[in-house]
Amino acid sequence: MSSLSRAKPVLSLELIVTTAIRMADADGLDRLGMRRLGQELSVEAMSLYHHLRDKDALLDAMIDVVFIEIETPTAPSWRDGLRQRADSQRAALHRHRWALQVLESRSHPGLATLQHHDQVLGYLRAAGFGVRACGSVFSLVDAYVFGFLLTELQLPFDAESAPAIASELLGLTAQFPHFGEYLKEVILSGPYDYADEFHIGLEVVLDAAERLRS
Amino acid sequence: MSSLSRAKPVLSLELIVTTAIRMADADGLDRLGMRRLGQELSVEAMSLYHHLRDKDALLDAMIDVVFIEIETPTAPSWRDGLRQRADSQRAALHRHRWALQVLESRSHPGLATLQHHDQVLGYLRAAGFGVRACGSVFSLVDAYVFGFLLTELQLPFDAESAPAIASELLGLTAQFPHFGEYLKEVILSGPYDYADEFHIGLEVVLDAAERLRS
DNA sequence: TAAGGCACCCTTACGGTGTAAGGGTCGAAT
DNA sequence: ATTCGACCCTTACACCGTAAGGGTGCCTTA
Repeated sequence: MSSLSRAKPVLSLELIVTTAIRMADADGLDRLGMRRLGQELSVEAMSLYHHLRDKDALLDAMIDVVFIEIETPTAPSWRDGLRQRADSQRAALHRHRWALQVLESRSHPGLATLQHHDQVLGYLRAAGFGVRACGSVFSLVDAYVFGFLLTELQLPFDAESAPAIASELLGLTAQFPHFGEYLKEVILSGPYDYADEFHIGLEVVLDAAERLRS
Repeated sequence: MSSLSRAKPVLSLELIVTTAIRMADADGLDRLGMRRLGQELSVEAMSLYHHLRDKDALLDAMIDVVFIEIETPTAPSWRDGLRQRADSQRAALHRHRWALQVLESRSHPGLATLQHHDQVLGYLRAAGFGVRACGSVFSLVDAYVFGFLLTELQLPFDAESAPAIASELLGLTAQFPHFGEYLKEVILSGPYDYADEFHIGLEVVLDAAERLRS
């Protein structure tokens, strides 16, 4: 039909991936389709497949970018370093709410992911953790952070709307007494932010992690 | 076309949900479609919608059943109780590999879920935890368990095949030295089972929980 | 300068998905 | 006897990921 002449390629892997991330951030993961992504890039869907084998490959590339955004620990004290990384990790997963969902169905780590893990391992080794203990600490802290976000991200309320929603649930107090007690005494009495729990848990975990250095 | 006479309803919510769970266990979550589910029940897909508002409602019902399977803690020592629950939780999520994936996109807890949480809260209260501490401990342990399984379930290897796969990765040793060190000294030297990390981390978490009782 | 190959984007089509809309048939209640 | 509601069915729509194959224009090589 129409013949177009192109001096430079319109697409690139990087452009595709960053656009996909922006779309997923804005509209959620299930609104991210190949056609829509193509449309955003003024290109037909199938053209993307010249740069990607699969949609899975796209998702893999997307989480790899997320790992780039997670700060590597640098503080002299390993406690500070791990806390720094955990906060950064949490921030990244807040920016990209789809990431956790993608993470758990993907098992092909990208280069940035491997590099990140390698650097954290090196940091822990330098901080005096044994080889085995490194793995345990890593597994422990990562599990806590990911697990916490699993709950946090799916929570229907933020700090402001929490009391309002909790009030609604009060009707269940008869059926679930301890749940009701918690609602009344913690969430409804004074300011409540579930985010605080993150730091509470993280600190005690780090306290306990000290034991793994032997 | 053909007129069938039915004395009793063929379908029920419970039958649909248990069948869906069986299918998801066997074939994975993405092979669970309404048509296929209907076929398994000798019924057209749309008939299911007489018992379910949505596919989301189905997923909600499915995880609620999973929560029924998670044992409520009973041991006299709260440490034992929490460990017992964590193990049971892990077992359930192993039986139903799709559950974690569903969990993180759903925010409408079912009755069994609420009941389970209420009972655990009551258990912790009885064990001497303050109201606030209950929430922190709950958040902490749940986060750890879920987070650990997030990683564990996506791991491409089990205990036997781990060394074989790790050997392949050894090519990366030059690029990722600490990763390579870990592979060599931990995974390839002697028996390795990532499941062990679960218990190592869990004990640390329970240590941390102890600190929350003040 | 001519020819070949390759990078790049396009078109079409297939088999899947969830579900909105409406239809028919039956047993039970009025 | 009639109405009603529970229950399952049929059809159709707008999506989805992607296999297969096509065409155009630049770059390389002889």
